[in-house]
Amino acid sequence: MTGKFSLGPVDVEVPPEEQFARFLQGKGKRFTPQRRLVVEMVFSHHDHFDAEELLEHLSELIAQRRVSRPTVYRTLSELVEAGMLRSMNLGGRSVYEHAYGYPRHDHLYCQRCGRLFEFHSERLDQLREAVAREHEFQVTGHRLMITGVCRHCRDEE
Amino acid sequence: MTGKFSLGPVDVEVPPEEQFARFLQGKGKRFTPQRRLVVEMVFSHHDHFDAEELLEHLSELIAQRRVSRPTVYRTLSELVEAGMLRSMNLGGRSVYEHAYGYPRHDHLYCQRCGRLFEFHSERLDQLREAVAREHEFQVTGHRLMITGVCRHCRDEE
DNA sequence: CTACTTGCAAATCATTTGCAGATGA
DNA sequence: TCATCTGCAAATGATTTGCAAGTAG
Repeated sequence: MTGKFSLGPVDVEVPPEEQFARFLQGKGKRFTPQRRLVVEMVFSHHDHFDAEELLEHLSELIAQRRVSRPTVYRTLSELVEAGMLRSMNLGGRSVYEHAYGYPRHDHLYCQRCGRLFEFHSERLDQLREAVAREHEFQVTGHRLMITGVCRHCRDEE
Repeated sequence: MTGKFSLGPVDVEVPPEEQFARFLQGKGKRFTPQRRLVVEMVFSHHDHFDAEELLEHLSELIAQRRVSRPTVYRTLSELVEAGMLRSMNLGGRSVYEHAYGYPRHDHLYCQRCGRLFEFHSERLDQLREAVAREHEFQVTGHRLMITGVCRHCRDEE
């Protein structure tokens, strides 16, 4: 729990638990201890996380029998639905990252070590719009993944 | 089989079967009737194809017991390895497209009808290089998918 | 001959679902 | 009260693998 919260009228950041609770309420759903656990776990580290990290943490929870695997999956879907997580697909498994309180970004994927690096590009937004206009497409989002080898891995050779 | 082949010294296009046969040979593998069937099927329509199309065709082959499912999967992997197909992941299943004799492109994905549309952008190539340089990343490829609703689907409302 | 292949059936692996009992508003 | 949840075990669905029998060079 490292979130920064201010009480000013402008920069109030709603903590994830609260945000999620509201979302659930709006759907007539409950904010149960299990869902709370998953949200806390997921938003306890502020870096973006990949499948391995996530599953590691989650399996701890599962091992402790504090939440079951199906509930974890269900809650992750709800978090995506709530717009608090974004999911992508890497090698057949789902990878999640915070979509909440984080700037939009895309990824560099190192095929050697599997690490993900973030970047943001204004030009990409422009490009996206240009392409959409040309194809009369109503854009809702995009996903760009640049694959290659990171500096770290190249140094190791 | 609609490929255009010329005998001129410059513009000779090697047919897919031949291309694949060479690749296999170089690996000490055989160009079997089953592999030939899959290649012919896969390269018989020149548009790019999505999972549904592909599986439809393949299931015919499988139903006729001309090739088994495992062999289809194995051959598709080999075609990717040979650089003749490119694969991406859409909703948990693999989607293939020609990487052979086709210009590089990216996709617009209509989340309503599931159709894929191609586009190419020079600016994206430049952007890719710029990002890579900045992160000292050695690029091997990228994948951009713009999601939204196509004109066709919007018209239908 | 001998290594490479195939098809079958069974195994994986991530994810989902049916359902009976538990629980929060 | 009572609809919403949870966990379990089993189902799914795509893809992979072990293995014995078939086949190309």
